[in-house]
Amino acid sequence: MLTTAPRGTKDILPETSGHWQYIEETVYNLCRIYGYSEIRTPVFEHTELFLRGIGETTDIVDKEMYTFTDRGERSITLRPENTAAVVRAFLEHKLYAGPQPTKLFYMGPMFRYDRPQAGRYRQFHQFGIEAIGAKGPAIDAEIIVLAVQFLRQLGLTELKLNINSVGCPQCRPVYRIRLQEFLKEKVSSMCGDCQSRFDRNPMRILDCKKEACTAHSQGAPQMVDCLCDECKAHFEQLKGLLTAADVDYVLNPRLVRGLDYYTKTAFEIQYSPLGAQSAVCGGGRYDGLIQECGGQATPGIGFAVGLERVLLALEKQNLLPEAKSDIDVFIAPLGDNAQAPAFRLLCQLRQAGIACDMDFLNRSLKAQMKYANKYPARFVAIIGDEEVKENKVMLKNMETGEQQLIDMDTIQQQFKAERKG
RNA sequence: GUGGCUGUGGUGAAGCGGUUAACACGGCGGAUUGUGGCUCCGUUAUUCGAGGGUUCGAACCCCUUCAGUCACCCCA
Repeated sequence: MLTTAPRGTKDILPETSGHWQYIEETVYNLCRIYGYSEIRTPVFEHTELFLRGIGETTDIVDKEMYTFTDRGERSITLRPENTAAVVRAFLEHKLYAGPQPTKLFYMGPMFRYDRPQAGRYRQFHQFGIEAIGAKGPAIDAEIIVLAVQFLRQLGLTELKLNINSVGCPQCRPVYRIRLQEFLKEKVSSMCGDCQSRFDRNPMRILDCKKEACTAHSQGAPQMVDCLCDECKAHFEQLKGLLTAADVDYVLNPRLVRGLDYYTKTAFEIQYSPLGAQSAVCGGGRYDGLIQECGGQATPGIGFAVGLERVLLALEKQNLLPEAKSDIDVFIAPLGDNAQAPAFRLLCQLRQAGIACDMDFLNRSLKAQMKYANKYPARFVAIIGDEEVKENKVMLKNMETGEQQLIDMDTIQQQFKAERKG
């Protein structure tokens, strides 16, 4: 226990931290191009925020939150997702007073008490976008295009974009009733989950993967066919924009996102080679959320990308950059007399922006050479008694094996010349 | 939260009731602290995820627990 990370968490070790940096750079770059600015909110929030923001009947709130009471008797929850927190910050700092829409992105750890599985962890990382203050379908299209470009830019193929519209408070209740009518007689022969869904959230029945249930829900009325005029127009325009942007999509009437706050547009990007946890990105519109959180009625839309899943996908397609830890010079001091001059040289070179390192274990030259070779170091600067006496350095090119004795004071220039040549 | 499979060194693994836990890779050291990448040599698990039990005796059998993994649920 003492030497084991908690269940569902992972250390990101030097060998893979480069992969994360690569993804993070891609995110920063893309968001800049699209006009989104970074927001960093706390990793924990008041529990009520998530209860209200995500919805009390959702699985996330129901069974997956890391909630605890702090020393001031406050109920605190580690964020299971970040939309609610961004909305909170938007209201708290009156971001609505600035130029609209407010276009934000975030990246960081999220926490859900799930049973770990391939592509699912208790602490995982998301990159997400929130565009607040625009109600038209163009912004929907923008963020979907951004998500697609992000994944494509990393080199992923075999991506499938599913889209749907889940309606609004006008048309959804109407649809809900129609759906219940249709399912009424069939519920009894469906799975237990679906039976309880019937009252709580009948739309989820359409999402059930059990064969029996899928069969029964065949031919059920679909949300897309029951949209009110406004929602319908919105959805049609969105599809047109995606087509204009050359983004392929699949209309998936069964796509229902798990969070209560979604309205109109819902989408998900799948990378099926991942197996069961194949959704790498999920998002949608949340036109009621900001009001729900105490603000003025303000439309919003966003998505979240699961970074671990993206990493798994990149691994599968062999798209991860190789880690480079090479240095320009390795300094090899021999004996006590060489320590100070060697250290001095190390500091000088580093100040000049040259990547270098030295032996800290008092090893034999042979051992130091081996180490430098593995590093790998392009040059080794050997400093023994003779060199110290004459204020020189034996600089060896590890690739060619050539070496020459040069002045300690001119090593910088010498080295830079060697480096170019 | 439910179910299946798994758990031996840094890694990949052999051993499946009987004296010192095979082998390979890696790590470190060495072949007279002045020279690497090849070679050779040495060294690297008082111990088999943890705890308890059965037994004269357990890494091997039983129980519990923890963890990993896959799937369900759900989601990123």
